[in-house]
Amino acid sequence: MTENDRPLRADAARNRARVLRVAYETFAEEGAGVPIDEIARRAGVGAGTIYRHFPTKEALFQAIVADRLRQVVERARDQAATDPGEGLYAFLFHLAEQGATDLGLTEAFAGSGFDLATSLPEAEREFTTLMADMLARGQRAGTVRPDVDVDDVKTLIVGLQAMRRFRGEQAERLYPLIRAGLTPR
Amino acid sequence: MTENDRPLRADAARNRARVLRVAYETFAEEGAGVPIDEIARRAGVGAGTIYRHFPTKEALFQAIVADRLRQVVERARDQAATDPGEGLYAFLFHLAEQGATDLGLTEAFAGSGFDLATSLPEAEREFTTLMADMLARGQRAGTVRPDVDVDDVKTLIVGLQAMRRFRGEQAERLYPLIRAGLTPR
Amino acid sequence: MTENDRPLRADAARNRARVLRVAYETFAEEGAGVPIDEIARRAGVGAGTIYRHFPTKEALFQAIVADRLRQVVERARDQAATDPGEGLYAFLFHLAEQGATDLGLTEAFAGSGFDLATSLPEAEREFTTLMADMLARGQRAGTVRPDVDVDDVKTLIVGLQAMRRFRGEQAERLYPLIRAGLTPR
Amino acid sequence: MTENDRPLRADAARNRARVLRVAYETFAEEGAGVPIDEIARRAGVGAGTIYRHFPTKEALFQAIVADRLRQVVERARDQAATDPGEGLYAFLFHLAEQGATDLGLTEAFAGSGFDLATSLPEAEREFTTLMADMLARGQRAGTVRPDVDVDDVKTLIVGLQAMRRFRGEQAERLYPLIRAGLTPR
DNA sequence: AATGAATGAGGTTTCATTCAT
DNA sequence: CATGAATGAAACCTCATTCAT
Repeated sequence: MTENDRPLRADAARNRARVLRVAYETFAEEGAGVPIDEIARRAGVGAGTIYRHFPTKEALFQAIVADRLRQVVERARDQAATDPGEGLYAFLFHLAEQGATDLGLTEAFAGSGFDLATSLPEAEREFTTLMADMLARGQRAGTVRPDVDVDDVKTLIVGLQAMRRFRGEQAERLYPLIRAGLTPR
Repeated sequence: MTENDRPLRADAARNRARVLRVAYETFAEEGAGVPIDEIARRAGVGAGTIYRHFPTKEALFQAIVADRLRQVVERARDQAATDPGEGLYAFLFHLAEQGATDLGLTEAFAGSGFDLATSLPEAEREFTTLMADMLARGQRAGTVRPDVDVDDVKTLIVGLQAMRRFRGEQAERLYPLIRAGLTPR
Repeated sequence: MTENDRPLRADAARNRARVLRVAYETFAEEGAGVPIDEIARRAGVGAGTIYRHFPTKEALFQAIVADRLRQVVERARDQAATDPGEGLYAFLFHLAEQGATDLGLTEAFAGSGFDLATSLPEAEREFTTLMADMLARGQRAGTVRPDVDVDDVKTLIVGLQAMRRFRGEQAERLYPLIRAGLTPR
Repeated sequence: MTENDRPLRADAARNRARVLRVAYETFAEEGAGVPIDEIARRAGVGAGTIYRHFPTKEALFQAIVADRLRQVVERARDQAATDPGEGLYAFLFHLAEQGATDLGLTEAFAGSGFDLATSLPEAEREFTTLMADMLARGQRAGTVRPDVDVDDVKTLIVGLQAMRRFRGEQAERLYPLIRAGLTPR
C-alpha cells in the first residue's frame, strides 16, 4: 500500500521540481503568456516532460500558484501569531513585495485569465480564512477600521501589487498612506 | 503636407477615425490579445486598411492610448479649474473608472508591454504636467499631504485602476480610505 | 445586394478550388490521416490558406465528400432515367469504382471517423432518396429482389467499395455474382 | 536456445501473452490508432516491457494478427472436416463476424497499412491453402460455382467484413444473397 | 528483465503582416 | 487607396521510441 514507488520517482521528482521551479521563475518574469517550449528549454527538458507532469499549461500554472500560495499562507500564519495589531499590515505589504517579482501570483489574485476560487478552491478558502482572521484581530486590537471587510482587503492586495510592480521599491513610500487610510479615525 | 487630393483624404480620415474608435472599443472589451482581423471586421474595413494607417498593431494601440489620454487630460483641465481642493481626487477616481472599462488605458499606465514615456513622450509630458498642477493646487488648498509627489500619484492611479478593474463598483468602497490616507493628518 | 464580391474572389476562388482538388486527390491516396501541411505543400499554398477556406480539417474533409457526393448523385440521376431495371446495378458498380480511387468517399459511406448523416444531412438525404428510388424501380421492373431495402443497398455499397479497393479491377469478377444474388429467384 | 533461467522466462512469457491479449482487445476496440501507453496501462506493465517483446508498434500489431489468424485457421480446419458443402460458407460468415469485432483482423485482410503476405508469409500461406481446400471441397460438393477462385474468396472476405462492421448484425440479412450469388446456377 | 520518465518530431490551428487584385 | 487572401512562424499538445533506474 505504502509503495508509492519511490525509487523510480527519484529522477522524476527531481525533474518535476526542476520544472516547477523554472516555470515559476519564467512565469514570474514573463507572465502567463510564455510558451511551454521556452520553459522546457530553460529547464533543459523536452516539452513532453512538462506535459507528463502537468497535463495542460493551465495545470502547470495552477500548480505553481498553489505552491506559492501555500508558502505565503504558511509564512503569514507564523507572523499572525506574534502581533495581532500588525499582522494584517505586515501581510499586505509582504504580498505586495511577492507580487512584484511574481507575475503569476499577481495574475492569480487579480483573476486575469485564471480564477483562483474556481481553480484552487481549497487554497483560496484557506487564504481567505487567514485573511479574515488577521483582519478580525486587527480590528479587535483597534489598528484597523471596523467597516473594512475581507473583500476590501483582497481588493487592496490587488492594488498594492499593481503599484509595487509598477513603481518598484519607490512604491513603498505609499505604504504609510495606505496604512493611515485603514487606521480608525 | 502636399494636400492636393482632398476628397480621398476625407475618406481616409474618416476611415482612420473609424478604425481608431472601433479598435478602442474592441481592445477595451477584449484586451490587447484581440486579432486585427476582428477589429477590421467590426470596423467594416479590410485588414490592409488598418495597416495603411498604423504600421503595426502596437502602433494602433499607441494611437488609441494617445487619443484616450488626450480626452482624459482635456476633461481634467476643465475640472481642475472649478475646485482646487477636490480636483486631484476627482481626477484619480475618474481615471480609476476609465481604467475599469478600458484595458488599454490600464496597460498604458501600468506600463505592461507598453511604456508611455517612450511611446508617447508628448502625451506623457502633458499628462504629467497636469497631474503636477492638480497636486500642487490640492496641497496649497490643504487637502493633500505635502509629502506626496507626482510619481506617487501615478503609482496610485495604477493601483486604483487595478482595484477598480478587479472588484468593479465595490472597489469604490475604498475610495474614502485612499482619500483619508492622502489627506494631511 | 448581388455584389457577392466577385472581383476579389478571382484568385481566392482559384485557390479554394485548387485546395479542394489537391485535398481530394491527397485524401483519396493517403486517407484522412494525411497532414494538412502535406496538402498545403502539394497545393503550393501556406497552411493558413487552407484554414482560411476551411476552418478545420474536418470541414475540409466534409467539403470534399459533399462535392464528390453531389457529382455521384447527379450522374446517377441521369442514368436512372434511361433504364429502370439496370439503374441500381449501374450505380452500385459505379460507386464501387469511385470508392476504389477515393478513400474519402469510402470512409464517408462506411462511417469511419465521419458520420455522413450527421455531417451532411442534406446530401445524405438526397443520396438516400435517390437510392430508394432506383431500388423501387428495379423491384418494379423485376430485376431486384423485393425483400431488399435501402439499408441493404447501402451496406452492399460499403462492401463493394472495400472489395474494389482491395482487389482492384480483379474485383469486377465478382460483380455478376453480387448481381445474381440480388436478382429474384 | 540457452534456456538457463527458467523462472524469469516464465515471467517473461506470461507478460508477453498478457500484452498480446490486452493489445488484441484494445486494438479491436479502438483501432490501430491507440497509443502504446494505453495498452501498457491496461496490461498493467510499463511501456518498455512491450518494447522488449515487440520492437515496434507495427510488430506488435503483426503478432496479434498472426495469433488471431492461427486461431481462425485452426477453427476452420475442424469445421472443414464435418461438412464439405457448407464449410466455405460457414468460414466466410464466421470471418465476417470476427472482423466486426476485430479491427486488426479487418485491416490485415484488407491490407490497409499492413500487407499480410509480406509481413506474415507463413500464416498467409497456411490461410490460403486452407481457403483453397475449402473452396475445392465446396465445388466438388456442388455448392459453390466452379468459376470462383481463391482470390475471389479473399476479396469476398474483405467485403463481408466491411459490411458486417458497417451495419452490425443487420448485415446478416445479406448473407443469403451472397450465398445465392456463389451457388451454381 | 521491468519500469515509466524523457525525448522530440510532428499535428492542428491562430494571427501579425504582406501583397496581388 | 482599399481589400482581404496568402503567408509562415509559432503555440499547444500527442505519442512512438529510447534509456536511466
